[in-house]
Amino acid sequence: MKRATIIDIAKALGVTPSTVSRALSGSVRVSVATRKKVEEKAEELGYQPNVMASSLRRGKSDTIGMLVPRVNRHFFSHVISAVEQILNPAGYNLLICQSYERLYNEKLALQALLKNRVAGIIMSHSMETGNFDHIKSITNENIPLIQFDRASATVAGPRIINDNFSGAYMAVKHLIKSGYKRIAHLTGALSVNVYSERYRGYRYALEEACLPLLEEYVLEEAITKETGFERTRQLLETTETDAIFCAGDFSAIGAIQAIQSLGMKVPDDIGVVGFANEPFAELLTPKLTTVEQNAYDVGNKAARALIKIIEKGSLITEEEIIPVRLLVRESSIKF
Amino acid sequence: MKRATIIDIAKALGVTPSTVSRALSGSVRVSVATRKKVEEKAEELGYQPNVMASSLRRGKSDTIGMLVPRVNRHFFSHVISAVEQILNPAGYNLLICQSYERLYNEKLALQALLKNRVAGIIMSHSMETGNFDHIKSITNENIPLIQFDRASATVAGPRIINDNFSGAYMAVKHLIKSGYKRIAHLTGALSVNVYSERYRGYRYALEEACLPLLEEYVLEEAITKETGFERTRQLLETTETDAIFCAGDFSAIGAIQAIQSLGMKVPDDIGVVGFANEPFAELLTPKLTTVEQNAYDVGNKAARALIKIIEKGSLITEEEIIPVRLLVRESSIKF
DNA sequence: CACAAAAATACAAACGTTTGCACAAAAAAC
DNA sequence: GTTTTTTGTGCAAACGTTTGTATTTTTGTG
Repeated sequence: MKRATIIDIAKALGVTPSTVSRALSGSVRVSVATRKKVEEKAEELGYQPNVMASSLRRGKSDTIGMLVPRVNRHFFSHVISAVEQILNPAGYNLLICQSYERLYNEKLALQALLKNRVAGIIMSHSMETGNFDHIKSITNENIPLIQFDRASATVAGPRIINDNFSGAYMAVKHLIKSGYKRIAHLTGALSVNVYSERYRGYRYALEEACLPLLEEYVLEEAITKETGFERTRQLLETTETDAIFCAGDFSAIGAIQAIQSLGMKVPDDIGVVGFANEPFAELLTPKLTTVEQNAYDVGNKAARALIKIIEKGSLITEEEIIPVRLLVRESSIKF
Repeated sequence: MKRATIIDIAKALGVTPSTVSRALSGSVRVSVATRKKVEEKAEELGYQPNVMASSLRRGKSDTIGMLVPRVNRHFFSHVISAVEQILNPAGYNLLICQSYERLYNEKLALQALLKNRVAGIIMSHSMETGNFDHIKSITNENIPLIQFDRASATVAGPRIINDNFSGAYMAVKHLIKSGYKRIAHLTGALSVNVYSERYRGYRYALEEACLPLLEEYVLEEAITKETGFERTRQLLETTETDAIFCAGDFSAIGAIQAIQSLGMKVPDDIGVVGFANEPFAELLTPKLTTVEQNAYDVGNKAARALIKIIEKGSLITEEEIIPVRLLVRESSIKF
């Protein structure tokens, strides 16, 4: 009970496989009558084209590789969803891999995508990825590559990136406007473009307001709830911080809990702003002021850029900055 | 500048492609010397096997299809992650599709997976899916199929399901123990196994405690924050409800907000329990009592079951129930 | 050293498509 | 009624592997 092939259809109809192939692919070089017959027979036999044979013959596949640090992160899963929403109607399928934030896995995943002869790759780097030599295997093979969110200018091809700088700048400026003056910054590894850009926005806002940039106010390795909590306690015990700009909402939760654990109040004693607008942000008490990233737009743009490259050859834009939005809520407004 | 094939390696070494193939696949029928030479040459040429050619020849692929309603849902994205974590080291890749809760898309996605000759499918049905005839195209082709979470006993093959009944039973029993007596239930379409089972658990707990099952206390189509809000207001205005068991955490948020909007307090006036333990549940005020599902376990078991079927032929277990845990927090404890 | 057995390699077909080219039949032009 | 053009099919090769069988080479035995 094997699966039907075009050969089966051909035999049943007394024509050749080539005719069947042409009929099914909508070629003009086949009569209306045979086309109809072929289509009916295909339906009758439950024919499903074998994409492997097709891809092998055509020398390309309709599969797109997607590589993200983790699929179960709010931002990434939404980007994936958006990408899928564009790619699927266009006839592409999505092969998804995770790096789990490890460079080793990232390399492995790229190998796997290469082996699968994907028509293109949409990826966001792991936190560990500082060197981008392993990407060369992709560009060498002439596989279109789109980077998003965590991206390096070292790598050729389009980059779809959130406006981290402006987001951070707006966030800190807002804190300053609210009357906070000694603003700390919890962030991740500054080797990652995302965090370095947010840091840059933070510095810029401080400079603009003629506030001093104090080294002890900037704490790396603080992106989880736990590390956010620890760093914040440490911060409050050794400095006179009156506000914290967190490079992520998770560390913001930790910060808020640390503040409250020391008997202080958000936003009255310490103001807090996060980044990413995780679903829980507006459900916290106090509601968390944060920077909203448009994951949908990022995925959308990335998918469209890729399709353009694949179908129309190379394209122009190198870097596309997706605007972000500051959502002012309760955690940053002194009463 | 084409990609290297085994033929290139063969030519460079003066052997035949078959020898190269056997050398690379670790066959015993090849000398240590040639194997080493082949491996070196492969490395030198940057050879990557063409999985399409391989799959075509072998008549099977190492790609697993995964079909979920949406990837950007906490539960599903975690299941995907768990599945990937098992499947990847085992040499499989994941082709991911979404149904967006629509039957039409579910059918389309299954077609796509069939065309890609996936080695197996792991899926969870859309909300609309009441009839499972379209699954026959899968089982007819003898493709191993694992259902998880939203699953039907009509379909042959393993089902990995959360213990929705017990979860609901524990939740409602807990509410009763806390002193609540007029317990309402917000739920989704009862045609979906997940919701019908939770409803069954709810009824069972009430019966056990000799509490009446009132029709007006059970409200369908209440799974989002918005519908949860509306249904709850309606409920509180027309009945004497003193607790609500929500079949999801999102409707629980809506319920809490509705309760508070009417000037009542959770848990003092009305107790609330959710389902799923979304990340925000413990961050709400009051912290939401809810039922924790083990997405990791579900994905893990599903992936392992699939591998077992693929590699060792059919297997025994038809339905595997993954235990859930009641997380008692603040929203359900009268002071 | 001859001969059998074992080991290593070669040969060739197959997987299911696609596609350039050839060819026949029908239609159009003269 | 012949020639040219158009239209519809067929033929066969190719895509890069894998694998059963045949063949060669090596090793071992008497």
